[in-house]
Amino acid sequence: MTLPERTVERLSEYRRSLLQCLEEGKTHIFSHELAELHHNTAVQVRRDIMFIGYTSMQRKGYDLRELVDVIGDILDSERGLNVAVIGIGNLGRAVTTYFVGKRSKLNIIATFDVDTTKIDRVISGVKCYPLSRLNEVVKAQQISIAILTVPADSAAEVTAQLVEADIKGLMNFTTVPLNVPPDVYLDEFDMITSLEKVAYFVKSPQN
Amino acid sequence: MTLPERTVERLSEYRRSLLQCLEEGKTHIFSHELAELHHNTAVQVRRDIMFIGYTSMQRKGYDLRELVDVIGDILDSERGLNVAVIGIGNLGRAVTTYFVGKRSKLNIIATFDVDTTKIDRVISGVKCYPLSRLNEVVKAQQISIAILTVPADSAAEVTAQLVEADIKGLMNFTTVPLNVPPDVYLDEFDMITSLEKVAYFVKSPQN
DNA sequence: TTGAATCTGTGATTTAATTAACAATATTTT
DNA sequence: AAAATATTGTTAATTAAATCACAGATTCAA
Repeated sequence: MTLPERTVERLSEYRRSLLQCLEEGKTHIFSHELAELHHNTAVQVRRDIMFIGYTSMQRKGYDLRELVDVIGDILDSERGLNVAVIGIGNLGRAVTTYFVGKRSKLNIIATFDVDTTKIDRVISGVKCYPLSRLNEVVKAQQISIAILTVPADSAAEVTAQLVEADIKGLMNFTTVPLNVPPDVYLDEFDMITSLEKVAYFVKSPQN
Repeated sequence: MTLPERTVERLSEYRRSLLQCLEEGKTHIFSHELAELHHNTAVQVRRDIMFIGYTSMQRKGYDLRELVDVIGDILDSERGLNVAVIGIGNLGRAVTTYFVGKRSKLNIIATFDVDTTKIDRVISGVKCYPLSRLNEVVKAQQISIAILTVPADSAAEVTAQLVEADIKGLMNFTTVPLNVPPDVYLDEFDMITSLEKVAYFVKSPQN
């Protein structure tokens, strides 16, 4: 059974709120409380939680600790996954510093760049390798996910190299639509498109 | 009539490919060609184009120039919209440099930060103001869209100030879910969630 | 301890988005 | 100029996601 994409996203978001609540000393939470923290409905929350097969103490709300663990069972992979950031410009640095230190099963363990002045520099505790060693390092360190933050004109080529190195998932921050084989999971985030969408709905409100 | 959200996104993406094709000297494009450039189907492309009411020279494909213009009529607002970036860390700088210079009806005309050492510095030609002047500057410069790249712990407060300053659209890059009144269009991009989603589908491929 | 209130879990329904199917039309081939 | 081919525009069907509606379970109040 595989979960709906949107449910996966929301579970990730829920988890962070739940951890936050735990830190604040809470032990249980109602579906409508969790719904209010994100902007959605109590039914949606319950439906999402139903998907992962967790059931609460009736009438007490969900047990925070238990729910966090169940979400972890679903989202995290046992031994964690290794991640590389490709391209250490502003964006690459932002992403890297962002992730490092977050308790997480996703370990950013390498960054890459063509700029030789960056080689061997350490960004937030992560070493920067020359792009020429991509294949070698990805394989040696068993990196399965890459975050692509290179300039648009090198995106296609780097992607080909990543596929060659047998990467399994790719988060694309460039504005170039990438082609990867069907067994590579690809998620694209395109800032220009996002902003143009915001602009459109600002211009023509829908309700 | 307001377009489906996904269609708006795709139109923005199409436009960039179309401009690219124009530069390469092409004059027409078939739906299946455009589909192949993005990863979707010819039907989807035709459906999207149908929504905006453009019809092609039958059998010749779409006229690039015309289609670009029609998409512009839909997506762009006449006089353009003014945009501010709030928070000039790595991410804020990345976003700013990213946009500046792109021919576009979206003008990043101000950035803001608390860090007083950044004040009055110019990032990619855009001036940085102290966060304390947010309300004043947003109103004076008629800024209608804000890109939020501040640290998580100040996100809620800054958002309240933006709403106060009558912002119309908000692109949230922090991992904090924001609350805005219904007339403010909100788009959230959460890196952690995106990456966790990639990890999930890497772990459990769906097909 | 009965009754009212509250919250969950889920089947049924609705809405949104995508895909299939195909008629209409222009172009090319013979 | 007839037949074959390629491409669009759109109706209908399908799939995916969100919402409604309500039974069941637990707690609280009297």
